[in-house]
Parts: sequence; C-alpha cells; structure tokens
Amino acid sequence: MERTQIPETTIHRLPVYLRCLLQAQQDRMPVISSVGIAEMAGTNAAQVRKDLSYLGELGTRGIGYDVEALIEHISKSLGITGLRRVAIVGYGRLGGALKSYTGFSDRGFDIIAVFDADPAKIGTDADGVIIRSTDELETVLAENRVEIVVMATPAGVTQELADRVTGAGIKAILNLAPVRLHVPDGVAVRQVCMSTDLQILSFYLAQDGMK
Amino acid sequence: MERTQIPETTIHRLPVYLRCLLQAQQDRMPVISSVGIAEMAGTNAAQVRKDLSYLGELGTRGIGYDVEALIEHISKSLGITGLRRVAIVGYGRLGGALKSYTGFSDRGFDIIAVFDADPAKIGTDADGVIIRSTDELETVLAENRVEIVVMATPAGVTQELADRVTGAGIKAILNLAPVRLHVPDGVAVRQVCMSTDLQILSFYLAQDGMK
DNA sequence: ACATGTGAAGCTATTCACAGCC
DNA sequence: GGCTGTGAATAGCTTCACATGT
Repeated sequence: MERTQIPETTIHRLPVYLRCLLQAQQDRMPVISSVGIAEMAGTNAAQVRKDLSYLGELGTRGIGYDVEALIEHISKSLGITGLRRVAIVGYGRLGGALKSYTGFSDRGFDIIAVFDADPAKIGTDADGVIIRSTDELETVLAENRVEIVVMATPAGVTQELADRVTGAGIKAILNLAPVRLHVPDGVAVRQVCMSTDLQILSFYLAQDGMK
Repeated sequence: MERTQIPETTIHRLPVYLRCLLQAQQDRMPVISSVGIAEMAGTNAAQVRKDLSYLGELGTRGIGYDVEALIEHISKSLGITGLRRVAIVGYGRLGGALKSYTGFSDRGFDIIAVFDADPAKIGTDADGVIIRSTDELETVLAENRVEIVVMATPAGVTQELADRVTGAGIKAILNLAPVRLHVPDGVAVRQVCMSTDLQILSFYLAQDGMK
C-alpha cells in the first residue's frame, strides 16, 4: 500500500468535515459543494478540495460531493467504521464526566474499561462498567483488546502509568493530565490541557488591551 | 506600541515553555540553556531560541537563560501576572470537574462565577461559588468583571449562550461543547473537543495497521 | 454553466549555520 | 569554549487560477 502522505493539518480537519457532513445528512442534503462544506467548517473551498483530494477523487465535477459517500470515505480514513475500544485510567471527577458523556459512543468510541487506584472505588459501578484496579492494567487492557487509552490521572503518576500502558502494547493515548508524556516511537499521543488553552486566550487578551 | 508579529505556533508553545521553567525553578536551577528547555518541552533548541527571540533578547550568550527572569517575562507576555477572572457556563459533570480542578488557580486563573439553566441547581453551592441562573448572564459577567468564559454546555444551546456572552463584551471563550462557534471579530475562541482528538488518534491507528 | 482536482505561486514556520558576545 | 540571536535555506501549508470533466 502506498505511503499516502496526508499532511498533519489535513488530518486535524477531517473530523471537522465529518461533523459538517453528518449535519448535512440530517438536513437531508444528498449533495454538497466544497463551498458548502467550507462555510459550515469555517474554512475556504480551496482548502476543502485540497484536503479531500488526499483521500482520492471523491467528488463529481460540475456537481459536488455525495454526502453519504463522503461520510463513508472519511469515516474509513479515520478508522471509525466500527467501534473503537477505549479505556479510561483515573475515575476522578474528570474521568467520571467523560465516562458519562454520551457524545463518544455516538462518534464510534466505546468505553469498555475504567481504572482507578483508590481501593474504595475498585469493584464499584462506573456508569455501566466495573472499576478495575490499576494493578490489573496490563491484563484488563489485553483481555478487552483496548485500542485507545485516556489518561485522566493526577499529574504525578501519569508518566508511570503511561509507561505501563505503552508497555501493554497500546498505540494511542489521549492525555488529559497536565504533563508532557514521553512514549516510545510508534505511539500516538494527543495532549488536552485546558490551562494551556486558557493561557493562550490570556495572551490574546493581553495583546488586544495594548493596541 | 509596535505590531510585534509573534507567530501563532510560537504562542501555542509559550505555555509549554512556562511549565518547563516552573519545573526547573522547583529543581533549583538558576539558569537553563535552550537545549535544556527543548529537552523538557519535546522540541529542538533552535525552535526554542527563535520562539523566545520574539519576546526580546532574554538570554545571555555563553550562559543561557535566567530561569526566574524568563518565567517573569513569559508570564507577562501571556498576560497572567495577576489573576484572570473566569466564569463557567454549564455546571454539569464536566463543568463541575473543571470548577473543582485546582490546576487553574495555580496557573493564574480564578473561577469566580458559575452559571446553569437548571432551577434545581441555581442558588446552590458549586465548590465555593453560588450557581447563578443563565438568565442573569450579562449582569453577573459585568458585575464580576469576567475576562474569560468557559462553555461547558449542551451542544444545542451553546451558540445561543455564546452570542449573549460576546454580547456582554467578553473577548475570550474556551469552548468545550462539540460545536463550531461563530463569534464577532476580535473575540478569541479555543475549541476543545475530545471526540475530535479520539478520531485523530484513530486515524493514526488505521494508518499504522496497514503499513 | 458549474464544480472538482491540481500544478504553481505565495506564504508561514522550521531548521541550519554561524556571527556575536560572555 | 559555550550559548544566544538571527539571516538564510529549507520544508510545509494555503491560496490561486485554470484545465478537466459533467
């Protein structure tokens, strides 16, 4: 299979396009143009066409893109045609909020395991899943064939637990703890840090105020 | 004041550098080199030097960067020398998790108001702050001189509430709802969407599996 | 006529490499 | 000798503009 070198930035926009297309589908639009997608996604038509062209020749000249077919194609590119098996490490307030959030299952992600280190929580129900001990991390991840792990752990223990997660063969981590994770080559990490985002917003406020 | 055109990407890295420097400060390092920062931040030394050069000539040739002074300088650039006044709209599970998260106040953000639409919640205590009705949004934002608003609302009502938030003069929004916000010019928005992040991770898994 | 797909141009960001300073 | 600051070179992304196909 060829090394289709899709730009990083394009990959980041594919989920946005997908959301727009699902909206268009709900609105009963059979076909949509690059201009239409661009308006919904907050970008421009040339960008949309270039991005989609990396996935193949998906449109029809003179007509536009078939909504249904394009949803199918982007979903396939994103590897979410079936359900992706996800585990959450750390069932504190944030982990709990995520587990109960219904938006994930709607988008092809199934949270099938939850871990915590607190003996008082272990064995209790977490919104439909039994909380397992972090001691059992490796075995439970393997048993459930987990593909993606979400780290919702205290900063101090995150790297240590992430090491065990990657050691267990996990290749994708969403890190919600405010620490930079070091992982082996071949492991994808996405970092979510709201403090960072607030600081970036603060920068723009500071800039604005002084002009 | 000059139009110091700091690249967007540099701005995004400043909070990362700041975190590294605070770590170095805790470790009692008086001085750090661009190589040292780069290692902690997960980038390269040239990048660090170029980024920091946008803020001024902050280092000393042959020596490196004074940790204390650099922390001071980056904090000033990020506008977080004092406390930034933040409000959360939507006190569901996610909003609750954010309010109770101590990492914000440590980093210069003070959550001084919380809103919800549910009459059962209004007037009750949310971790030290009384929950206010979204009916009072404009007045309470003004009274408390709120600078940044975090939207932790259901997708369906987010745009409508964001319109009122910007109407009240707020210039910075952190949006946790899975919708693309449309805001007037001059308003900064940061979007956090974990479904999107999971989809990006899924893309890399799909790529990997087929090589 | 209309909308895609795509080379080419233009722009932005990263990396290199070395002069300048401690 | 060591490390910063920075012009120059490189790489990567976005936008343009038009040929191509319906």
